[in-house]
This record gives sequence, structure tokens and C-alpha cells, in this order.
Amino acid sequence: MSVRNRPSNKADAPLSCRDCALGPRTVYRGVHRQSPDHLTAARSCINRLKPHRIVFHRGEVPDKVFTVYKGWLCRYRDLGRGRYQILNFIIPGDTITLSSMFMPGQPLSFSVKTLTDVEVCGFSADTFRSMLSQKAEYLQPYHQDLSGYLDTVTTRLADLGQRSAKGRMAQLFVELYRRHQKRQLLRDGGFPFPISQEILANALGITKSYVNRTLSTMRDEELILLEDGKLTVPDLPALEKCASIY
Amino acid sequence: MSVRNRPSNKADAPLSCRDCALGPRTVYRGVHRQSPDHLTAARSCINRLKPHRIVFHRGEVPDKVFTVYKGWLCRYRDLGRGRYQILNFIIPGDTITLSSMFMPGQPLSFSVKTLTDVEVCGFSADTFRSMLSQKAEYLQPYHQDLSGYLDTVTTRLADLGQRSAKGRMAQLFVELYRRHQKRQLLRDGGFPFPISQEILANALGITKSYVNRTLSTMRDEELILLEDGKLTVPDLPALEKCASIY
DNA sequence: CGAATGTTTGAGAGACGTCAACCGGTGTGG
DNA sequence: CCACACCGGTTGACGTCTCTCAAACATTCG
Repeated sequence: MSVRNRPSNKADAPLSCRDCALGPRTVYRGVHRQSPDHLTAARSCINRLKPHRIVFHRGEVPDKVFTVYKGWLCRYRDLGRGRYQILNFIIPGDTITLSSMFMPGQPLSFSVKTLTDVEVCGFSADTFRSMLSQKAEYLQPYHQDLSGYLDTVTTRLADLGQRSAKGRMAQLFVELYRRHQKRQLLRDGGFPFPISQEILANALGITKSYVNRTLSTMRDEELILLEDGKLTVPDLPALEKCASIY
Repeated sequence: MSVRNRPSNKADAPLSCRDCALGPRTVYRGVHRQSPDHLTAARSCINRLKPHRIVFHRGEVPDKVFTVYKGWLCRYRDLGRGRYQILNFIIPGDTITLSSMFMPGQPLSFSVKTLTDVEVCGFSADTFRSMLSQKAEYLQPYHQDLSGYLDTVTTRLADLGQRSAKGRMAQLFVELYRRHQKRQLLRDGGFPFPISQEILANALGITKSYVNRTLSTMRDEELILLEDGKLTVPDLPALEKCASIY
């Protein structure tokens, strides 16, 4: 049911930030609006990554900042012996190490890996920091996005603690719907959903078998539509209602 | 099994920050070391709060910052219909709205309530910010503490997703042991544990009945000792080993 | 002393986990 | 071009961890 991004031979991210549709929805949207070329100059690379690659290890102190142009990644916590817990998903427009951007020197409290083929724009952490620090209005989006991140993690924790499998799934779908909406990445009431049920199961703290079963009842109830790696929400209020169940 | 702090008629927090044993372990430890009297001058109040009082509501933009001198509180997420999820515990020396201190204008992503009788030292958010911003070394503890907070929430999320009831409890006990250790609040290998099994259950995402049963097996195995509102860890490595189980 | 709060314990139920098999699609190599 | 492995989705049978509901008991407090 899931579809991987097919790697092409050249990067899809535009050479100039001026042409980037995601620019106005990133954490550096202030800079992007006022001087997109300054942004392009600050960018140190465009990287293409294959699925299942570890980008950052917990404990590491990142000296680079990546913003995602294409594909999904996840923040996760390693528990040893092959066991781990996904903390949240990173989608196009997100900044990978957002939370540590203004905690220079502090080690990451999570690891990051790619889930699909991914394209990222890279910046030196120092340039990134000083760029955003130039104006208070450049910093505002950072506070908003960081706050939003804390909210998703907090929501997930509450979900795992209090909600049923179905409630958790609905909650996550609503969250992802909203995040894609903010980035103007919705198409026909849906968005790309390029991850396997196994990954989904891990993020929600349930097993893949149970995800599969729950998913099919949700399909039967027409709460969601999930085919060819695209998730469609035919009736958002209904899904939200389902998400508010324990 | 739990013991509430008994309210006395006058506050226990010292009038001068110079005499405060917790000062060197707070987020403003830099200021405390260099000019404790400046700190005392900046402090706007000493408040005493009764148990089960809501201190901040989610969505609120706090204009005050509180540091805990005595008692426990918790950050939690309200889910409606009386249901909620505790995100983490706040113990003496912690700063209540640490995470939003440098996100001025951003609404809180959690609520905060007292669990016991509590004493806090209050500061105006603005004075607090400018005080810590004076020197880079004043800011360093903020980054450390915030990073530590992210780590505990992240750990809890991984626990709820991946660990058994026993593993979660062990994990939480180790965390609290360590945090009290850092604050030099350990006495005879133990620390005050003034919360009910019901609260503990909520924080761990299990029911109070099951907490009770799990607790008694852990007592039987002498992993912990819990009486009169004091939690003692006779064998930390053993508890850690138990905590690393799924 | 009664009310309120917290702990302890029991019996029964259910949500979810575990393990295994099967199936279709896709990539790969001979 | 086919055989084969591999991955992800799907389904079944079965087990169990944990929940629910309930009651008894202890302790504190007004």
C-alpha cells in the first residue's frame, strides 16, 4: 500500500531559493521573503539521501542544519537490541534539528533517520543561527515552529498514555493533515503518506498486525482512504471526533 | 503510603537568595553564584500553593516565571471529560515554565498543577529573561536544563511506546533518583516521593490497580523501598537493569 | 465520628501482542 | 526471461498483559 519515492538522477530542489515553493513555510520564511538570494548564498549544500539512513545520532552535537525539501524522516529514540521508538515524523518544510538550533553545544536528545528518499538543503549551524538572529521577526517563526514541535510530542505522549489504538491513529492522521495543510501540501483533501504500517505501528506504540486491523476498520467506516501512498481524509470533522475518543 | 507536606504558617524559603541551598542548582545558578543579592532583588514574590491547584493553563502566555523551592508539581495535558495525561514531574529546584522562557509570546503547550503543598519563588518573565541574557555563562544552564527536560519527555514517550509497566516504573524511579541526586536532595539513598499511586499511574499510562500490583512485586524483589512518602533505592544498578527491560 | 483520600486485593473481561502463514509486487541475478 | 528472495500487507489462532469494576481496609482531617 505504500509507495517509495523514486530516485531521479538529479536533485529536484531548485537551485535558487527564490523559486522554492516551500521557502515561505519554512522556519526561515522571514529571510526567504526579504532576501531569498541571501538565503541561497547561505545554503551550503543540497543533499540526497536514501531510505533508512541515520542522519543524526542521539548525543551528537550537530554543526549542520538541514531543511527537508522532499521525503519523510523521523526523530526516534534508540532503546538497544534493535528496539526503538519513533518520536515524530519530519515532512517537507521541516527543519531537522530545529530544537537544538538555539541550544548550541547541547547534545541531541534523539536520533534522526530517513524513511524514504529524501532531499535536504544544508546550512552551517552557525550561519543559520546568525542569519535568524538578525531580526526579531526572523526569529518569530522559529518560536512558532519549536512550539508546534513540542505540541506534537506532547500530544503523542498523551495519546500513548490515554488513547486506544484507533484514537491514536486518528490523532496522528489529523496532525499530519494539519501540518500538510499549513505547508499547502494538500491535494484533493489528501497528502503523501510514504511510510509502511510497521513504521506507523512503532510511532503509535502498537504492533503492525493491530495497525493493519484497526486501519481496515477505519477504512470500512470511511474515516480515511489510504492507497498508493496517499492518505485522503474525506470527512475531517468525523476523523477529529474519532481522535477525541479515548 | 504517601505523605503530604505539612503546611506551616510561614514560608520556608529563605528571605535572601544568598542563604538558599537550591540556588546553585537552579537554572539561574550563574547569577546566584556571582550576585545572589541581585537575584533577591529581582525576585518579585514567594508564593505558597495548596495541592491540586492549577498554576498555568495550556494556551496561556505566562508573564511570570516560578522556581520551585518546596513540593512537587506536574506538567500535564488536558484531554477533556476529566481525562488528562501527566507529562513530567516538577521537583524542587525546577523552573516551572522553563521551556517557554525564551519563546516569548508563544502559548504554553501544557498545563501545570501542584501535587503537594508548594513554595515557589516568582519573577517577572521579562526581568528573568534579561537577567539570564546578561552573560553567555548565565544562559548555559538554561540550555542544559531545557535539554534535560526534552530528554525526560522523550524518555517517557519511548517508555509508554515500548516498555512494560514494570520497565516504565523502574525508568521513572531512576530518572527521579538522578534528578534528586543532581540537586543534592538524596538522603540515605532515597528521596521524598509525595505522590499517590493514582498520580503515578497516570504519569506512566497504566491504572492505579496495576501500579499497586507492580509496585508490590518490585518491593518483593527489593528493587525499591517506598514508605512514609520516601522512596529508597537500595541497589541502583539492579533498578537500572530492570529499567532497561522492555 | 463521619467524610475524604489513598492502598490493597479479587474476579472477570477485553484490547492488544505474539507468532505464523499466505499473498502480491518488486527487484535482482543467472 | 524466469527463479528467487525480499518486503509489505493481510489474516488467523491464541495468549496475556493490563483494564474495569468492585469492595474492603487504613489513614487523615475537619
